[in-house]
Amino acid sequence: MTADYAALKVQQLSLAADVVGEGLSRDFSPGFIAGGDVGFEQQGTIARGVIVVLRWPGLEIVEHRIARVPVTLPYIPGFLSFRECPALLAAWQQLTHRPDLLLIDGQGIAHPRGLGVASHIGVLTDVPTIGIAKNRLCGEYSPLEEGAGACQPLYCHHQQAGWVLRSKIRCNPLFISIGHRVSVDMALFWTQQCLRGYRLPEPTRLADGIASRRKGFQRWLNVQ
DNA sequence: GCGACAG
DNA sequence: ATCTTGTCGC
Repeated sequence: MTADYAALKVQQLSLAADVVGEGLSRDFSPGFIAGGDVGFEQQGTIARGVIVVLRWPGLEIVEHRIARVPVTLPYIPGFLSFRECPALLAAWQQLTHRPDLLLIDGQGIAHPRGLGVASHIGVLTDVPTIGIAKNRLCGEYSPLEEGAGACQPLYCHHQQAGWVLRSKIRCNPLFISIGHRVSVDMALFWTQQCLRGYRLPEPTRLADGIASRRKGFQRWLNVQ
């Protein structure tokens, strides 16, 4: 189960070169927006990939898929995508609806080598993606105000990768970044458009709830 | 050498 | 991520 991290770094740099940091015109009108996240079971030996497809603009769930695949790598900061992409990809290939935008729980290009899980899955599927992380991996930003909506640009390698947004008052901020085929401004705009009173935007909140088997989400665990 | 470090 | 109940604060 040991991995050649030097080789994985080379692979990340190659995939990162394919990331497109622009996209989603001002008149972009999605039919479906999806959320993706990964949970673990069986002592962490099985990855549970979850993708939930919502209809825009109501954000009603129209489909959800769960894929379980064996874990091949341990968790190492900076190499998360190699651990989670297989499960996300398996769930993605089961979808009958084609999302126009995918929000992923994790970093986009706000990553040491510009390839967080959101960017990685974005390049593999060639679909617009946005990284919605609950914690910082890298990058600098100025202190945020207390109120909901407070926002500051997140800089990585002297350039803006995304934003740090306090989506809800009295909650820790979200670390939003370009995943693939979206600009920093559209990444923030669509994340805000998907907020519904919770800290996490609906697509990611639902995928996270199902992937982590939180109370109130078991309903979606069996019925497929 | 020391600290940081998504999920 | 996961193991886990109550509890403090708004």
